Amino acid sequence: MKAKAKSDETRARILAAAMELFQRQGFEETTMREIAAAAGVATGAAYYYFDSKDAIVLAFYDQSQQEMEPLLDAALASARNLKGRVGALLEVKLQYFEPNRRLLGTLAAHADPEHRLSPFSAQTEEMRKRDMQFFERALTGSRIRVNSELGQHLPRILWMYQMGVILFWIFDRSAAQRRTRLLVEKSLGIIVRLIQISEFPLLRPVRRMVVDLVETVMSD
Amino acid sequence: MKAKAKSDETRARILAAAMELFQRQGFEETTMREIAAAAGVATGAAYYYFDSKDAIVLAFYDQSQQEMEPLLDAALASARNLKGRVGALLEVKLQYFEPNRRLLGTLAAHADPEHRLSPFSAQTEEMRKRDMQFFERALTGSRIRVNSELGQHLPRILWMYQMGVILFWIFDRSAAQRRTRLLVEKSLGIIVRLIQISEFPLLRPVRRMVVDLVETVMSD
DNA sequence: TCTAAAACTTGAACACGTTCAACTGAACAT
DNA sequence: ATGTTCAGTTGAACGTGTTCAAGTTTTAGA
Repeated sequence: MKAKAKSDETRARILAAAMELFQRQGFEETTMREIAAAAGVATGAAYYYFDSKDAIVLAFYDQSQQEMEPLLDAALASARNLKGRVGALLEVKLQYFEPNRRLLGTLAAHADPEHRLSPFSAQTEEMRKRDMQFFERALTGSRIRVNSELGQHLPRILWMYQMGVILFWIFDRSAAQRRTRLLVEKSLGIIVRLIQISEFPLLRPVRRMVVDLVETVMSD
Repeated sequence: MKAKAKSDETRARILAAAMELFQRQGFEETTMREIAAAAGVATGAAYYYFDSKDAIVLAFYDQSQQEMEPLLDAALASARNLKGRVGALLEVKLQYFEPNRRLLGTLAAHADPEHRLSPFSAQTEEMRKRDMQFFERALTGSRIRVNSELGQHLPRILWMYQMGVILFWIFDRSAAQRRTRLLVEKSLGIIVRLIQISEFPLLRPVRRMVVDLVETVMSD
């Protein structure tokens, strides 16, 4: 038991040292040798605990997801309508990641699902599933009812929307990322409105086309 | 004039050597030393002509855009309805980039507009503008008329849509990228339909929200 | 307590992208 | 012809992420 704890502690120390250096001087400007030295271990040790420099960022992301779960629970409890619920989820994430906003860009660079560090890869599937459940709860706990086949796809669609917002935010260079806040405010309104009117008879053809599209794209 | 021509020829030789190696053994697996050797110059020479390894890919992309222009002209001449016109533009691009599909992933890795190699950076603005004009022509040459304020934003929206399709295609691992073809077929139908019905009174509020959103996001 | 295996640690070594001071030779003015 | 300039060229050297053979420490079974 001693060893496990010590190993965990070393790993945590390396991760913490890396995050502080990344935050202070940026990802590219920080070397693995610096990280190891700051953590008080040899260069090779960092590679014993992390597959690569990028993998450290993924570990941070993973840790963040766990730490955010109670905050996301609270966010869902704070509002009843869909716009408020999804908006609260997004606000938690943006606030949590704020100190490391630039750092997430290194993850965004891996859109390739083949890449281990991609948010779309098989390795990150577990995280993805858990994350989508919050959007499922955002929907089921709201007053909106979607009876058509569109309903079952909405959690995934909202999750994808979230990924787009975060990507926009990472590269948003406006002061305090105000543009992202505007984007969220306005786009959420559109999405909720679209979901509401999606059951109108007039939009039935479009709705079916969208469902068809989503099912095609998601199929393996 | 002799000197200029010789310089151009050397640059072209390095670019060609790089592209052949990238195609045969992949981007990561090809070293700058190999490229220089294949082009019959010293390693440093490659850096005299190209700022970096990534910059070679951008040069290829730039060259591609120029070579594709007549093909895109022909594509616009091949159809009258919007779906056919935009679909033809996309088909030209996908076919042209087919041999180097994986390579484009290295460009997609730079979503950061701050990065010189990003398709959204200031350095690539000229290319972007020229490209958007094809979508403007796709619209004006079609039978669709959009009278609302939405009209002026449609070329940019279609261009962004194109970027999304190409990104999807780059990482599409289905055989012969069939899923991308399905995505295009189905999503184009949705887009055209949405544009058509966007002038309906019922959708006026949503239309205004979308325009407002686009204007907010595009503002500097 | 002893010992073999497993877990962990080390820092030199490797291959890579990139830089740079030094060199070459063609073009041109005098 | 000679000198001057400068675009073009060179390959060694630098700093980086990463690997690895060799060590050290810890665990666990006898």
